[in-house]
Amino acid sequence: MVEIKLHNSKTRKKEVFTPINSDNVRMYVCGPTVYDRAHLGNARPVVVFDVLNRLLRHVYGEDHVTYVRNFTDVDDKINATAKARKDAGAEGTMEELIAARSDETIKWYLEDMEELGAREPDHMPRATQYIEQMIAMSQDLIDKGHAYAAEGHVLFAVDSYKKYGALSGRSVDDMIAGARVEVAPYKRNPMDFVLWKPSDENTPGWDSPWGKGRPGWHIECSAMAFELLGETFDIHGGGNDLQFPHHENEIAQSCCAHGEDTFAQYWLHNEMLQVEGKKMSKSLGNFFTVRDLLDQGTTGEVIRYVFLQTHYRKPMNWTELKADQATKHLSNYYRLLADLGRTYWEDETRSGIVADEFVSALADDINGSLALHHLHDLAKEARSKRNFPEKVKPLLERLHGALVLLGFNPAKSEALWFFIETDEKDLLGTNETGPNIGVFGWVGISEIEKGVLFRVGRKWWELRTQGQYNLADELRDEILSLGLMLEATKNGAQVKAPKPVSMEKLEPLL
RNA sequence: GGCGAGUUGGCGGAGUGGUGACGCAGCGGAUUGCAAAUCCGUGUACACGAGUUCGAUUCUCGUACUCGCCUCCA
Repeated sequence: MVEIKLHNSKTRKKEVFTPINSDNVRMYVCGPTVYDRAHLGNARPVVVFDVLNRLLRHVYGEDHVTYVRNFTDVDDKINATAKARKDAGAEGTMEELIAARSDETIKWYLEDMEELGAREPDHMPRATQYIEQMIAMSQDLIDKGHAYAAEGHVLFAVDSYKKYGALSGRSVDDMIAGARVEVAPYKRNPMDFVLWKPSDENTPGWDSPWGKGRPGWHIECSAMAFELLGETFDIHGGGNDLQFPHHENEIAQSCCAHGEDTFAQYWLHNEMLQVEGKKMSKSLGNFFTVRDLLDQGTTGEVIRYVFLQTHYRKPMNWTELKADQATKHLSNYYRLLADLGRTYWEDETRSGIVADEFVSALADDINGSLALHHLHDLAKEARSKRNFPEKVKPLLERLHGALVLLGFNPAKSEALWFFIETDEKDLLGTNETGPNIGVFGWVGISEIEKGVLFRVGRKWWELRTQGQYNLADELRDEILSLGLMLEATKNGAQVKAPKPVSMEKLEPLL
């Protein structure tokens, strides 16, 4: 059994990970509040914990891991959008409009995260589906003397939990001293937080022992983790901005309801994503969405690769340069993998060979950067032995396996398939045997665009073989200026288009 | 103000108690009609100060700077 080490925020140390039950390793990750498109910062924990999920499944077995990630669909920003739509004349009740907004946003989120190669968790509970459990848990906390009802609210009494603040290393007194928030008069202690709050006609509400209302933010994760993973489970993850107060409050609620030392045993927190050295956040307004990047032609795999380069506990700066380098690396790997041939890739049962060095890298507190460097070394070795097919094949299978472990999917990459396809036959559909023109296109390239790229490559090759070097060089310069890459090999030419290219500009060159 | 994290070459970014991966860029070479790709070779770095040690970039303390949390946020 591979020994996995994880940095546990609870102890602030890297610890050997020992699951409570290795037949069912349980992980809960705080998911998004579904009020709009996910910004790039939202994607970082998704990728980080996706890699961990893959590692755990590799080590403990595909069916021996339970991964839960929630959707927070009780939120004032969702309500606001629903209200705005209603005011603008949208059909339906407020409840329906709220649900429609959440449904729409969840759909976007899942589509965008799939582009990043993130597997869907086993359970993706929505807060609105667990209101009953949240009410029950709040009542239980009142019964046990850890919470109290006041003016239609239910509040958690932080004084009732001695360890409050342990996760984030804060003392209640210090926080009160430095608090910048106005304290509601019904709170016994200024740090007491809301489990339940009253709703008016403009906000969604559910009947409860304390009147019509809705849950506070923190209680949902405690209730859903309990329902789906039990009192005690292995890993709880999320962004480090959630450490306080969200995770602190989750611990207080769950441990007071279910007992000391219950709830998560290992807490993992990813650092924030930065843009120009500043945290990407809503209040700074310096964010862009995953969809924005995808629409600009940066593939999800490139985003994943860039994320993997920086250790999850360090701030990561997103830059164009990194995206360009990642594009280049991935394209090189896929081009190498094409050498495994069509027969290999057509067999869907193949997933490559997972070499130990990659597992070790990830097992050392998810060191994605190190894994990527191993990837590079492996590719280098494979390239150097390219003229010895029997030696190269196992190396490429390891490259394949490593990419899969890291969450890339070369078998489904259109870029790879396109390369194999055009490398072996004339894309124009004629039977003539011609030069070997390889084309390496971006994901989602159309048949027509493939044909244009192919003809561009063939024309360049023909000019070269005819000795018309001036014309060939002229054509090459124009092609390069459009962002394409060209390579001459012994038997033909290769055209690489990592990003979408305007066909209107390419066609006149033919 | 309280708490926490970080500071490695031109840029990015690992790692280590015994002088420091790797990638990109640069430079030199092989190759090429010229390129590209590939291969080979190559220079510069561990914020600053003190301490522990035979020896620290790696451990401890201090200083500076950066960033985060304390407010919706991943």
